[in-house]
Amino acid sequence: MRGRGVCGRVRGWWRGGGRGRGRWSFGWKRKGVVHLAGRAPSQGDGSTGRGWDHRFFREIRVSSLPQKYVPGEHEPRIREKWAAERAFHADPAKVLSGEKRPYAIFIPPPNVTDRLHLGHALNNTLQDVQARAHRMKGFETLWMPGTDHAGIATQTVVEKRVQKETGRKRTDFPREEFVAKIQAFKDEYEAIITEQLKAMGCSCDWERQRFTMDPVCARAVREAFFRLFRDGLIYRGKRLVNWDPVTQTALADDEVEMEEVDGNFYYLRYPLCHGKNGAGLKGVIPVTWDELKRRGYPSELGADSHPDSEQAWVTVATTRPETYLGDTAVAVNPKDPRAKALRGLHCELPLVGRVIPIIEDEYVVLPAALQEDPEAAKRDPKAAFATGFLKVTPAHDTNDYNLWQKHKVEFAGQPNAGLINIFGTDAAVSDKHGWTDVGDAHLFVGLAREAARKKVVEEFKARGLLERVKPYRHSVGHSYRSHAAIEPYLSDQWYVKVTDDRLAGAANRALVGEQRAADQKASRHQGIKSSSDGGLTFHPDRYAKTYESWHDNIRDWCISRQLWWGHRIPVWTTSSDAKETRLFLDRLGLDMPEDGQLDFEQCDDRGEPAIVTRVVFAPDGGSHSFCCVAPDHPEAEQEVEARGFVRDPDVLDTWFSSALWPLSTLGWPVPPAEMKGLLEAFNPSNVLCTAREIITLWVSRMVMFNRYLHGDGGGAGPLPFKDVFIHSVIQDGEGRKMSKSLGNGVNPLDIIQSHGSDAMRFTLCKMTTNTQDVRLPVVFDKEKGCNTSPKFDEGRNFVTKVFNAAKFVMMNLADAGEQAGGTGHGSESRGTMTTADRWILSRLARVTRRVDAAVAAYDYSDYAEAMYQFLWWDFCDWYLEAIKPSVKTNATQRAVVRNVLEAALRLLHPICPFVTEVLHEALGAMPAAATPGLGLGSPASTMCRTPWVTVEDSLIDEGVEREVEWLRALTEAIRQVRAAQGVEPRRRITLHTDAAAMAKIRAGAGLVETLAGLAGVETGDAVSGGGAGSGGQRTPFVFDGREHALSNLKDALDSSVERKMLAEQVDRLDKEIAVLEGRLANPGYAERAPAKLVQQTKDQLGQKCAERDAARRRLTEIG
RNA sequence: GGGCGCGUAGCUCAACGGCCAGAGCAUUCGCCUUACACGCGAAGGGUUCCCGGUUCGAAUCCGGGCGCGCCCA
Repeated sequence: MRGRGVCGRVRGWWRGGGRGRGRWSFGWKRKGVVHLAGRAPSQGDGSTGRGWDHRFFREIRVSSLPQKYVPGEHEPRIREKWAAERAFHADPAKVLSGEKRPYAIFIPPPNVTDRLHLGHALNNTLQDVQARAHRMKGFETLWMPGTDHAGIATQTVVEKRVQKETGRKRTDFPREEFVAKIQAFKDEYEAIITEQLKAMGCSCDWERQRFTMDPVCARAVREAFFRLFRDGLIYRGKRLVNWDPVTQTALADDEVEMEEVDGNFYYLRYPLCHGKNGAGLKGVIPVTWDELKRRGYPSELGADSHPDSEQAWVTVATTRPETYLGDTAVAVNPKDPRAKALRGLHCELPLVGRVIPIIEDEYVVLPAALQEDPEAAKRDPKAAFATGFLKVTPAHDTNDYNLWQKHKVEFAGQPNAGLINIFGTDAAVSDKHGWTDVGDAHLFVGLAREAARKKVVEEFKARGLLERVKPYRHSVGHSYRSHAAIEPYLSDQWYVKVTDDRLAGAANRALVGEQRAADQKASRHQGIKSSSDGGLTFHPDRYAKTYESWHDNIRDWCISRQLWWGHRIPVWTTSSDAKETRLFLDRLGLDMPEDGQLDFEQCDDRGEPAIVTRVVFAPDGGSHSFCCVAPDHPEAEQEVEARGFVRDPDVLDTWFSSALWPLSTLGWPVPPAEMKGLLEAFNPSNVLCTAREIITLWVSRMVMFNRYLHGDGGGAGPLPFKDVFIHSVIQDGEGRKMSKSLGNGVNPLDIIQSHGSDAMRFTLCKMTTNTQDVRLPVVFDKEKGCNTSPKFDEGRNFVTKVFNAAKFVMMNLADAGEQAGGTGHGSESRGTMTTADRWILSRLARVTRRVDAAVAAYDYSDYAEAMYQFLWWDFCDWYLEAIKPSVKTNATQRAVVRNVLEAALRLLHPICPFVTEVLHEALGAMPAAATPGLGLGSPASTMCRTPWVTVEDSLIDEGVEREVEWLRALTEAIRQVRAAQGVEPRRRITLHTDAAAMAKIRAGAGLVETLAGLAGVETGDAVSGGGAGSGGQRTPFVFDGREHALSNLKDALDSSVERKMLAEQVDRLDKEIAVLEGRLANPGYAERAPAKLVQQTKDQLGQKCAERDAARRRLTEIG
């Protein structure tokens, strides 16, 4: 309690409270009494306990370090210091001149939609660890920061906000005005995010911070689009897209989430008729069951059970009856026994009155009863529900669309050649988007999907055409943004032809050879070759498989989004009818090209391509023209507009600009003055650090774009990064994702406030093993009103421990006058060092090696663990305790302890930058002579730019490690006796041992004496030696196969305790001996196991037998 | 349906073919020990999910279950 009155009452708070029990106590426990804070002993009231004044004043005198490390008191100042020194600014000139090797990381730009969560904290901590470690290792390090505009996500958030605040919708504003609102929102969140990253200690090059819609990024987007368009890798196509009817935009495949939904299979009857595509119901002749029978329809399949003269039907099964309005065929499997009888017949669509053909395709699933193995088929849910007839709605189902493409001829004559779109953009039934033959179905027009479904079912039921309804649970795509069910929707969209070998193929070839799958037949795309020409490496390597199979099965990437927030597509469009098109071709003296399109390129004054125009000819003789204008050509834009072209209103998928991140942030393609040299120096970067769901969304696309656009390009260009590190996803204690809706998220700023940034970072690193998920038990802190986790206590305790240890070291240095400046003490060779000194240097060398390996392998957990074990166990528990008696008088030792501390702090800095920086300031004022073999370089004014630790092999001393291991074991054995006998902690006792052990203990230079609380060590007859002579009654114990004894433990000894201890020891050893004997008795073991191992087992057996026998002997002696 | 991960002490995780399966937290006992009670010392706590196989030897490798989670279709 020393110093409490002065240094603040925080000391002792949170003690005795119920961490995790939801109860907090504002006091501290002292001898069972809880003092309330308000009535705590204050300075000068004389009740603060013995001894406090002495130590407190000494600390104030010798050290500027505070009593206790309170992170919040240091972190802001340290951050300011880093900023003032531009400590994280990377200079490409140093790389280009060859002075330094580059190390670069591009931040996965956080979305400006929201503040950062714990997943971000993890992601960025891991990047910072690498950045800081490499900076210290002498690399010119660039960690490029920035944020992402996150098109649909941000627009949606702002739309909701505006709706809530003003009640107005986006479309109530002019586009520019609404975009300005989003821009303001972005500014707000970008600032918050930046502040959060800085609070975490992220060593980004803040002067180079980017946003994906910055002019320099926009320029890159324009350039990339232009090149890809010119090269034919961007095209416009009418396709089924994933349509989100709520946000009213197309989504990429990976923005669609599959969710299980309870639905139904509806069985609808379509009457059969003789007819003609598109002819309507006029003059149509119904097909009767009688006629069907005559055509060979199997009677057992229904033809017999209906009146001969009644109109026959087929039954289709569907989960989406409302789409029947857009049906343009019914499909049947040619193997179906009914198919032949139906060949050439048509169906009538009830109410609509459309006459549609029956087509045959093996894609159609046969009902279970008709399959070769009906029992097996029943287990296939699709077969179990199938009727054998499939309604074909090409404009509203991807599979149906594929059937339509395959059977196009058979759809001829249908309205719009069989592609009938029955929905508006809001997914309500509409006759304005490509549906013309509405007929009596107008009663559905205007109904939303769900209402239309109900109504269709009612109407079919009313007409006796609804056969049955069966409940069915199936997965349905939902928008990852609005969570509305996705509507497959036919529309004109822009695509990147990523299926091209120069993109997807190049991405796969980028993988290092050993991460390519051996079996290359998986690729659907012929162009993808098996060779490997890059050095892309995934960590852990299993993720290479995800990456590779994504490209093997990739589909063209839909990049247009019907949004206002984003990079507007740089294409201007116009349409011409058949006559104008003919005129146009005549003027050029050209015929209609066979592939249906023509490209023109116009150059600017310098001969650079400025406009690429693509004319696409339609089947009706008309044409659409698309002008893509190169960046920096406003005059060209004006020109095409003057010619009547209109700019595409859509914007690009956010990932299009993200895919350019490693290029755009470095100024590609033409860097402005302040970005000169960046691209050459830092692309390729070293590692991309991200979560696994980003592999397809982002990693893949960056690789494709970098390889296509950068360097020689064409798919053989450089990689954007060499390594991809995929880290775990943080879940809550129950294994659930952290989410807003569950309320189980943890805000990193709350943790920084309560535990400090270093503590958070340490805990996060410690958790980062190579599994794919990590669990973090989350508890709600009522007091602070936020979520937290007891896991962070571990980090906080560790940081405090490090601080205290350093403070202790510096106290000793200061006491010895080291503060006055390097005295040159300690330059002696290792021969003059104590066992403890040589031991800690050996341990330091090992931990340095281990840390270096862990950093290189992205093994953050082992890095943190290594530092924890070294600093807490080796350095604090053993080394500092051991040197307490000698350090004040031993200058060599003071140099060792100082340099070991300095080295350990440097090794720890990448994980815990703040506390190490604070200690660096203090320790820097207390230099010491170098320790041979330990390379510390010359410290900089900041720890973050101070050189990394190097160690020579000569520091590793296995002999001294074995020696200390023995001394530790002896110490622990003595402590066990002390604890079992209940010896007063401060009571000094006497050890009786033999000469051999005595020599070892002597060599330990007081280590055992200090740590086991010994007053002295005596040789002679250990056990039976004089009862009352030296130190009173003796308590023997068995250690290292020999008997030792302790005396002066207590005034009155309890021999039953000794008996119990010995009996337990004999029991334990008996078991262990049995195991070892069993192992040796196994003939196979002696024969096949390595000889070294067998010998080791024999040695162990011998030692354990000796120990057991000694224990037994003693047991019989004491009776 | 395909792919991937996980299952070890009450909780969170190590150990990846060879010491008595370890650590942190939690628990119990003793301690305000001249850096640290966010601490120190000691202790208890395990059918390594189940079944089989390979091996001198399996938490670890293989096969089959059971359970949980993620990604892709």
